[in-house]
Amino acid sequence: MLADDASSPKQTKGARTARRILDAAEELFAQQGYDGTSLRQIAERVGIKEPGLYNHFAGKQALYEAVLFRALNPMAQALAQLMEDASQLRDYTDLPSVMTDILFEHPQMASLFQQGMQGDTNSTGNQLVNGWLEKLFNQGMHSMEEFGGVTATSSAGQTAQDRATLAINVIAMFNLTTGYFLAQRAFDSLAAGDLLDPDNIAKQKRLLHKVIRAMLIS
Amino acid sequence: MLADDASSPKQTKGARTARRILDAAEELFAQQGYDGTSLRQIAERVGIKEPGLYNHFAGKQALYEAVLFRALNPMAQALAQLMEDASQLRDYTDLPSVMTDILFEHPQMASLFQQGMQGDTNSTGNQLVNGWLEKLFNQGMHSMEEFGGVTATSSAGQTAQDRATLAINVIAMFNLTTGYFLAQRAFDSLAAGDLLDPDNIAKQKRLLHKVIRAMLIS
DNA sequence: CCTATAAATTATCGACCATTAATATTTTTC
DNA sequence: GAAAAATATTAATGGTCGATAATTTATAGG
Repeated sequence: MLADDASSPKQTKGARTARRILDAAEELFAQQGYDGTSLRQIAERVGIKEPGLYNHFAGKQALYEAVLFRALNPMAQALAQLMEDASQLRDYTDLPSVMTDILFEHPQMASLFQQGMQGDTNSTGNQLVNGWLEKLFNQGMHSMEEFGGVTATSSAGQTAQDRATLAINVIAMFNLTTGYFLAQRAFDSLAAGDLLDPDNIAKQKRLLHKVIRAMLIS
Repeated sequence: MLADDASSPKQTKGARTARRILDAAEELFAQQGYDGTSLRQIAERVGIKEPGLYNHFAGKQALYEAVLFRALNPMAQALAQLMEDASQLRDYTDLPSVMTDILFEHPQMASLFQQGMQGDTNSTGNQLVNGWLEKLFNQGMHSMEEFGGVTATSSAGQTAQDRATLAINVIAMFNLTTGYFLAQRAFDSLAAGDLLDPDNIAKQKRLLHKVIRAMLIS
């Protein structure tokens, strides 16, 4: 009643509770996974009864997909922005740093992305995350063909090798960037500090740059 | 009845079904998570009825912990072996490669380790994985103190910085090594190949070495 | 202000869950 | 081979799950 609930008065009441449902669901799905989270739990956190959720989302699966979609949106936008600006391969060096900034604002999203990547092939989460990785991968392939040498000299076998190497690098950077935020408890146990401390974020970014540089040299 | 069930005739019948339960549970827990896996499912895969599980494990939680313990054992042994042999910091360069070999034999274990690292602090899985990481971390701290310079010249603030940096590096290597095996579907989608192909494993190992080398230079 | 619509609640359903008790069967041991 | 112990089965219990229907309450638009 202070300034908590009546904030952002622009949207209608229904849209506001829908957003609050998404917020609660995002946090709980990230912390406990899909099966470990019940609609009762989400409703309780929002402050409504369980069937009230169905006025805003068709069901549990639809809610989960909505959460994933909203969470992945800033990532997709950041990649699209970078692809628009970047003209050469080197410009993609900043992507993990940008991703880290985004994940810093919503650390729990990292868990959702990992869940998506590990989900089965026909699940929405897997398709969303794989689609994002594919965009990045294809851009990398394109840059390599342009920059890396004359395509005519490359045999088909060489191309397959390049594809595999690039895929391994892309996956490694994805795991390195998202995995950092999944290790909060481990980091606290090891270094007795906070992973989200700006000093540590800066250290992680330096590491990401070092790894990218190591990747770019053959 | 062919040569499938009667294999490894040394152990008693009870011990053999217990092992088969562990095998089935490991695979299902890794693929679907703890909450996403039911005891019915495990029992069905083993070929017994659900209550039969209770003759071998006290309950679902106990079974999960037994799976984790058995899976983490080869990792712990590998680390202990390496700590025994290695005399200097450089010798730990091979650890990710050894871990990769172990995970190659049981790729689904990677998922269990990630689940453990992300679990809440008082869960058995989190304690097991954190304990393993702590051993590695402490060895790293010890090596740094021995090798990295005179301890008297290092201020307390410098030590805290070193701790944080080492923790970030250890976590990064863990994520890089285990995360590779969690990306099977993504890799297939990107490179249209098999992550477990020896060529790709070799590529991943080369990447791990490159990253370690990048870490060791300040 | 009044009405049409949106949103939230109560009550309830069938399905599946982990676990237990009682019983039957198999396996080990002497 | 018989007794003892281990292992498996059938049956049932209480609890939680996601989802639906019917109803009441709150909101928005004219």
